[in-house]
Amino acid sequence: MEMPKSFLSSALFDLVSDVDFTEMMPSTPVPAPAEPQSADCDGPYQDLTSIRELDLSAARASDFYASPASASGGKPRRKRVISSVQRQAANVRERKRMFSLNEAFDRLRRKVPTFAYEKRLSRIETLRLAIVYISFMTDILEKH
DNA sequence: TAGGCCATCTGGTCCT
DNA sequence: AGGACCAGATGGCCTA
Repeated sequence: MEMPKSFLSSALFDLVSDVDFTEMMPSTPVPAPAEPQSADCDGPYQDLTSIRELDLSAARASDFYASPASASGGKPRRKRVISSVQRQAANVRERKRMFSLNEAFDRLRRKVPTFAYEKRLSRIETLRLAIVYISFMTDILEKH
């Protein structure tokens, strides 16, 4: 996405005046986003394909049982107890979900204006800057 | 070393 | 029943 040069002039500074850039602009150049470190398992995202290999057939209905009652209401509520295989599968799904969430954050990062030397925006910074950016663009559209 | 950020795991709840 | 979503906990890495 190409940003109009004029936008990158003073208007940008007006735009983000309520954004604390002192937080967002370190004095040093930024290394590439750090590779996720290996966790005690297989490491981030590394295992996303392995969900296919998970032997989900090992999970059976007998892995579940009914709990006596829920804490609220007294109405008996099923407590789901899952097998380790199902837990593993749920973990993989959660990893995939977070991966797609982060992909969306990356796409959003590329859409909001930043300086080339600027450190990679965190997720919260990305959201806040996107809000400011959208507000700014909306203002422009409404005035013309 | 403290604080921020992030990945991952986990259990609870919602939804199909 | 089971997947999606969510929030809390935990631990590792990085920077000031």
